[in-house]
Order: sequence, then C-alpha cells, then structure tokens
Amino acid sequence: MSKGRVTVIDIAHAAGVSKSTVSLVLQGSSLVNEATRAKVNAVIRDLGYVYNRSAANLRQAKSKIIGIVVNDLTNSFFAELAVGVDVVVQSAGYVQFLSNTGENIDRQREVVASMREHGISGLIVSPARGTEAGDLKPLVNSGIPVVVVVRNIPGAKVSSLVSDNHAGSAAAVEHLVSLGHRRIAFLGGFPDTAVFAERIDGYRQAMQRAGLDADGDLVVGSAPSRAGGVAAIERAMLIATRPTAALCFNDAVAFGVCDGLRTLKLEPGRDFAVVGFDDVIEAQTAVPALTTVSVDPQGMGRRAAQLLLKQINAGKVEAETLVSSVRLVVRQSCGAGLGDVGRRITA
Amino acid sequence: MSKGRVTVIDIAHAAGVSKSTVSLVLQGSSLVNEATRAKVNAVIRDLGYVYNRSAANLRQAKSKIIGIVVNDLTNSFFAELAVGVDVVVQSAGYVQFLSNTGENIDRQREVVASMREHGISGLIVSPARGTEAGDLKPLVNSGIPVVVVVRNIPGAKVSSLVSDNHAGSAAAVEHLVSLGHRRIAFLGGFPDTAVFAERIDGYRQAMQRAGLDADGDLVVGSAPSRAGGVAAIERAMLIATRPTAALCFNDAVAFGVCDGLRTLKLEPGRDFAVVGFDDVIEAQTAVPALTTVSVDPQGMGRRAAQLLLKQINAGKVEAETLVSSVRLVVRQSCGAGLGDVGRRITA
DNA sequence: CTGTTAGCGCATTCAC
DNA sequence: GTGAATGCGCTAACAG
Repeated sequence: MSKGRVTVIDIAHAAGVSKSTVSLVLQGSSLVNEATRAKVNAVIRDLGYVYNRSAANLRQAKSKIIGIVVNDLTNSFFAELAVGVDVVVQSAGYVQFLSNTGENIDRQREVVASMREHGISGLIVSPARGTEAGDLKPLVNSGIPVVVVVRNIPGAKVSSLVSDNHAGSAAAVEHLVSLGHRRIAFLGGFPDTAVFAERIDGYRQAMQRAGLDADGDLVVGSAPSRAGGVAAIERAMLIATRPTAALCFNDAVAFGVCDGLRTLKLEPGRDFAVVGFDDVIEAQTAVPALTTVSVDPQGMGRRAAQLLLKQINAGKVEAETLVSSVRLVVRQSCGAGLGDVGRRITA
Repeated sequence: MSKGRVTVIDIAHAAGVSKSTVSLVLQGSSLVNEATRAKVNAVIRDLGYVYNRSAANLRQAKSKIIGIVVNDLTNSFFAELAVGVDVVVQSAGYVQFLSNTGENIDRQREVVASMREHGISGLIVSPARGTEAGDLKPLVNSGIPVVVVVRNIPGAKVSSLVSDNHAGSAAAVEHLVSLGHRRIAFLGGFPDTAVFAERIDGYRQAMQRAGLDADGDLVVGSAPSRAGGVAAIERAMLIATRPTAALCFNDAVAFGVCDGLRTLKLEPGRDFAVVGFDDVIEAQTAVPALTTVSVDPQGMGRRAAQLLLKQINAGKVEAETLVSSVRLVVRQSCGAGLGDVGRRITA
C-alpha cells in the first residue's frame, strides 16, 4: 500500500461516473452499459488502479482468504499437502495464509489467533501433537469452518479428513499373505485411540478372511514411537511360534521394529517382513525405508480444500468426516517370499 | 468473520468508556489509566472480542502481512526455504501468504496480483522459470519491497539473495583436484542464464589455477534436469580422453549423470566422481546421494525475510544483492582417490 | 442503467 | 486521561 494509492473515487472522477458504477464493473456486474464499462476499464488500466481487498472485506464482513497450518512443513508429506490445498484454493480465487508450527502447540495457538484476527473464512489444520478440542473452540464457535487433516482431534466438532485405516491394514495383510506369511503380527499403538481401532479392525478382518489366526499374542500394543516399536518386536518374538511378518501401527513403530530386529540379528526384509503405516513419516532418509500403506498427500490436500470451500459456501457448518483412500506401496521385493524392503521413493 | 461480531464500540459500551480509549489499550498505549485499562481488558475477554486487522490495516494503509511465492514447494529445498521465512516472519508479528506457482508463470502473475490487492507489505519470491523483470514491475513501482531468492532475475531493480555460485564451483573443482582428478567435466545447464555463467566461471578459473585444461569438450550443456544429465554424460564420454570426474550444474543433472554412468557400466563414486550443485534438490532419497555444493535453504529463507523486514521498516527500498555462502559437503569417500559418494544427510 | 447516501471497524486528530 | 468527530476504500441500499 503506497502513499498515492489510486482509489475508486479517482477512477470514477476520471471516467466521469460515480463510484458505485465503478464498483459494479469491478464486480463484473451486467447492470452496466457496455460503453461505460469499457471506459471505466480503460481508466482503471491507465491509472494503474489496484483493487483494495481489505476495504472490500471490511465492508462485506467476509474475506477471500483461508488459513492452513501444518505441524511440519519440513516433512515433504505436509509440503505436498499444502501444495494440494494451494491448487484448489487458488483456483477458487482465494489466497492462503500458511503457517508452520513445528509441532509447537503455543505457536499453533498464536498463528490461529492471528489468522482469526485477519478474518480468514476457513481453516485447514494438521494439528500439532497434543492439540486439544479446546484449542479450536473459539474458531468453531465463531462459525468459521475448520477442517482437520491427517490427525483427527477427538472431541472437536469439526470436519476431518483422515486416511482409510481399515482398508490400509487389510491391504497390507493381503500383501503379506500373498508372500506366503501366515504368522503376521500387529505391532504398536495405543488401543484407546480411534485410529488404532480402525487399523486393528482392518487387520483382524483380513486375517480372518485368509483363514489365519489373528488373536492372542500376535497383537502387541506399545507407544506409537520408535522406542515403542523396539519394545513391541521384542515382546512379539517371545511367542512360541514366532511371527514372520508384522504390520506396524505407523512408520515410527516400523522403524523401531527394524531396530529391534537387527538387535536380534535379524535383517528386516530378508528375515522378517515389515510394513509401515504412513501416519507419521519420520526420518525418511535416516533409516532404510520399507513397504508402507501410503496416502496421497497432495490429493488429501485438494480434498480438504474442497471440503472447506463447500462448507464456506454452504454457510452452514456441519462436522463431516471424510476418509482418504490409501494404497500399498511395495518398495522392493527381496526374494524368498519373505517380506520386502527397499528404498523409500518420494511421491 | 461471523454475524454477531463484537466490535470496539461494543466493548466501549460495556466498559463504560469511549471507543478511542479502547483503541488505546488495544495498542498498549501508556496514556490510559491503569484501572480503566484493566476494566477494558476484562470486558474484552468476557465478550470474546477479536481484533479486526482488516479494518486497522485499511485505516493505517499498511498491513502486517508479507507474501512468499515459490516455484516448487514440492521440492523440499523450497519447503525448507519457506519454513525459514516463516520463522522470522512470525516472530516479527507478521503472517505470510504462501503460494506455489509450480513453475507456471501465469499463475505467478496471478498470485502476485492477488497479493498486491491484499496489500502485502513485502514479497519474497523464488521466481518461476522465465520470469522477467516486467513481471515484478508494478509491485516495485508501487514501492513494495521485493526480495528475489535462489534465482536472480536480470534487470529487475529488486533485492536478491542468491548462493555463491562462483565460489561453489571453485570449491568443487579444488576438491576433485585434491583427489587426483585432472580431467574434470562441467555438465548440464543452459548457457544463457546468469547462474550458469557464474558457475562455469568459477569452474574455469579454478581449473586454470590448477593448471588444467577447462576448454573444449569438457563443458557439455544440457537441460538442467535429470534427463539432461543422462544426455550430457553420454556425450562427455565420447571424448577421446574421457573425464574421470564431473561437476554438475545442479543436483538434478548430477542424478542423471549417475543414471547415465550406470548404463555405461560405471559406478558413480567408484569409477567416476560426481559432484552436484544444490540448486534443486530432487528425489533426495531415490538415488544414492553425492557430494554437493550445498546451501542452507532454511538459513536462506531466514536471511531473505530479515532483509525484507529491514526494507519494510526502512521505508526506503534500495535494491541490494546478497550472496549466500555455500559449502562443499563431502558425503563419503570411497578410496582410490577417485571421487566419493554416500548417503545424503538432511540438514 | 446510473448517482446518492450511508455505513463496515478501526485509528487519529483534536477538544474537554 | 478521556470523549467526539472524521475518514481509510469500498459496497449496499435505494433513488432517479
């Protein structure tokens, strides 16, 4: 915003019409004569007029901006997500505020507040770890549509878009079965979360369909972390009839499982098949990557944005939960029908 | 912006003071009585008042928002860059509009225009390929500070922050020379860009200093892409006295060169030394990473943001060109004095 | 079809 | 210290 900014009144003056007429051509209204419209447009070009959206927004009490906050833009999963959002947001004529929280919940609170002050008309958030329903409360109470992606936040009355955990688990199991595995473990995760319930359910059903035993010792819960993965595989290997493969609650657990296997002098992929779950992509390059149940981050971003725009246009906000389909990404098969492991490929 | 939004006048009414008083406490002015200030703050909290920045911006003819447009957010180099920008922008009390152009120049024009309409007080842009000085002209003419990063755009009177291409090339050559190489090629890139000129210049000078021949067939241009790299190495290996090492225009080319070498039954790093240039980090994990001339993208982002904020605060815009230092990152030496290759480590 | 009038929510003079 | 006016640039009603 420069000093000598030219305004509607200037161009109205120069074109010999009134401001409202100018306003009308600005909005592409058909209520204005073709001749005057041309005249006005010409003057607009000549004077180098730029539309002031702040003023318009103030007047209309609505903005054409949506906010997106992600927990870790450094992680290419979320960068892709942001790109997906950007694509549909841009083509809908919106611009996006983007903020990175770096898993810092205070920062998240700040940026959300800031965005609110700026009058965003909607928010897409991939919440930082530990986000609670209360953190989004003020936003949703003021009627601003919010879409939570990737991680759902229990108790919040907002729309969310998460991956198809059930189908993902099932696909992983079917894959392992097709490789000849019969003792397939499910490792990691806390049983008291919705995500866990969905994943374990998909696992159980697929096992059952394959005529395999899914109960008992094959399911070993743990913290959904790398350390948890180590603990889980150690426990699982104490079973009399050891598993030969494992579906892990998420990638972090999978990496821990690999760590644990190596401690046991077993090579992941050769001696034991490990499948990860793309909930949290962690340290992609620091460990040998594996076959995973993957989601399409950019597609998720697009879908989230579409959902948000729908709600913005609808005026009415109804919490809605969408499920994003997943696909099994097999990295590299290493013979012997015993699992697979390979290099991670960035989508 | 909801329907029943509470405004300063509401809280003034409820607190029994005037709007201006409220405005003053909002700005933390010391011209207001402690008691009334407390009272006002209490009412603000109670009524759930949210500050309307659009209105404030309109009044003050300035905003607290900066724009950042990148050519490819999918590329983690630029994602990191955006994170760096975000960090300093946030702590300076600004919010950022982020847009991804995907190298699409029309899109870039659109988003820049949109940001202008929104009254950004500054712009950081990593321009799409083919961006011309004219594309930024309207912005700079209206006095809005612009900082161009990564790629400079010739002829534009804006500040820019680029990496030290000259020194980077030289360092790479010296490194290869110290490993015993004497036939060192420069592969990839289009000769008609400023970046190419700088890199080739650093290469030539370093070669000369080492008493080596840098002319003739050792310089092979190509598209700055993976495919271009394949073509370049194939052509380079047709020379009578083959090179034993190559400095590549960028990482994409370097990866292509590795591909090409393997086709020729040569193992990059063992049989032929390859050094990349961190212009575009591509598919970090999909290929064996190599020694590169690296910049710190996040650091560049921070620096760009600082430069921009300085200019915003200074009021006066003076085009300034900053050079970001680079460092040679040697991944792993693999004996025989013939190059080196290793795992890429994310910063 | 076009002009007139009246604010949107805030910050900035000035008086008091 | 505080209150009363005034205007930022624009759009939404009506008039004409």
